[in-house]
Parts: sequence; structure tokens; C-alpha cells
Amino acid sequence: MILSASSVHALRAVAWLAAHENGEAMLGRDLARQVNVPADYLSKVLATLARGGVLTASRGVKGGYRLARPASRIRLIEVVLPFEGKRAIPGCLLRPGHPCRESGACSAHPAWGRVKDTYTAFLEKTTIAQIKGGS
Amino acid sequence: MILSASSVHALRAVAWLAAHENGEAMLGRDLARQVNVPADYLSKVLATLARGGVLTASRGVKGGYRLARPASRIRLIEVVLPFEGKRAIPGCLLRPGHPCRESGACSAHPAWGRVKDTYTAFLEKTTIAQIKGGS
DNA sequence: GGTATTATGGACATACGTGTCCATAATCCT
DNA sequence: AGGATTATGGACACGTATGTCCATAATACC
Repeated sequence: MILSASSVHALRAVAWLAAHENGEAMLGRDLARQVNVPADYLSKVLATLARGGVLTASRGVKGGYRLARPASRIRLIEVVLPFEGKRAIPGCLLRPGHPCRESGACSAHPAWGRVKDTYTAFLEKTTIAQIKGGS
Repeated sequence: MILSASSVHALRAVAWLAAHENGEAMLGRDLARQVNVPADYLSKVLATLARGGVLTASRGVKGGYRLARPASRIRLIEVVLPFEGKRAIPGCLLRPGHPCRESGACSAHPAWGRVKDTYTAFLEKTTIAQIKGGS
């Protein structure tokens, strides 16, 4: 249920970036201060997001970070996946990693299936634009 | 979203115990084999469950583990809480650990709140009896 | 071209979850 | 009482997430 600290850092940073876009790139250290995350650690997170195509990074004087696309076209799953890995898509309750087919033996599925589907739908359908007001 | 390995071990063990109750106590090593978990590690998990009042443990020749109550009166949250800690009850998406009030500023709440509530309701209302068929 | 500025990357430290190994305590049976 | 059986607890090993520190590469500005 709980996202890793890196995932939360990433979400907070991207959401803040989306809420304060003004055409200029944002410095890593400013972003770290605004989002209240250690700057040296956030820089790694941001680099990962840049490699993943969510952010664009530029070095030098007028450098910093920007969203690679409008916030309405960035889904939470894209931000979170590099840090959560396969754990982002939950499987069977009692057999993590297994596909968890509805028809099967596990009687936990009726209840667990709803949780699982609600969660995955949240990550796959929610966009950064719907989050950016949050803090 | 993902429960810790210890929580899953605990759920599997308790569910298996519930599905195979026959009046006799079950040996830790047999339980470990059935549930496919390292015996020396599962023993710690089972000890925690016994301390938590979910299981009763008895030593000696006819010893082993039993459910402390009928499976229909053991809720998943009781099994999982000792291993998940406060993480078992998710908070605000972008501020883990915060109460996450609906009225507040965070625009993630409409979508995230449903996920959160579905998850906590699952843990608090589902009983072992509804799980024990699973494997 | 040179210098300041910024992101990038590597090395390292720490904490914790998971797992292993072994000695000890409690209990049952003869 | 004594020995076999079983759970309990402590010490240790290992990998990974998180976080820190510092050198290096890329870029803008003069």
C-alpha cells in the first residue's frame, strides 16, 4: 500500500513542478527545498525521472528541470514505476508475483481483487494534473 | 500496496492453519513446509503472532501452534499489524504519516481516498475464514 | 576561450527486512 | 527423575533502500 520514499519524493517533486511552471527551468536545490527532501538524494531521483522521459534536465547557468510533457499527459504510474518496479502492479494476496486470476482457487480474490484493481486503476489513470494542488 | 514478506508469511500460515484445523496442534516445521517458508524464519513470525494473541503456542511433544480463536473472528489487520506497523494504515499520498483529511488542500484526495479506504476496509473487515481457501 | 553554474555519477555510510544458525527453556512421556 | 521433543531467543550474515559527500561533465555567459 505504501509507496517507497523515493516514489513519494518523485511524486511531490513532479507535482510541485507542475503547479509552478512558468517557462523557466527549476533548480534542483530549490526544488529540494520546496519539497522538503535532501537535495543530494532528490538529484538521483530527478535523474531517474529524466532518463524515464518524465522530466527534461539541462545543465549550466539557466539549467534545471522541466516537465517533459504537460502535466495532464503524465500518469502517476510513469513517475512511480522506476522506483517501485514490478511491485507497482500487485498480484495475488497470498502469492505475490502471481497473476492472481479471478477464477482460481484463492477465496481471497473477491475482496482482494477490488483493492488491487482500485489501486492499479489509480496509478494508471490519474495524471499529475489531478495531483498538483496537493502538498 | 505490497505487504511485507513477513506479513504474507503470517497470512499464509494462519490461513493454512485455519483450513486444516483438526483439534491437534500443528508443528512449526510442518507448517513451514506446507506454506513454503524457511522454518527458522517462520518461527519468529509465529512467535510474534502468538504474542499478539492470534495463535497459541505450546512446547513439548504434543506441542505446536493453534488458532487462538475461530477463524471467523480473526481479522487480517490483526495478523498483519505487528509486521506492518503504522504503515498498515495508509495516510496522505504525498505526505505519508499525515491523517489526510478529505476537506484539505490535497487535490489527490478524491482519487486516493477511495484507494485508501478500500484498502483499510479490506484489512479491517475481512476475516481469516474468508481467506483460508486461498493458496 | 575561460569561468561560474548546474546536473551527473561514483564511493561510501547507515538502517532495516529477511534469513540462518545455534543454544536454551518448557513440556511431554517413560 | 531423565531424555526426547518442541518453541523461544540471541547472535550473526546479507541485500537493498535511503541518504551523504565529493569529483566530473556539460552548458551559459562574459
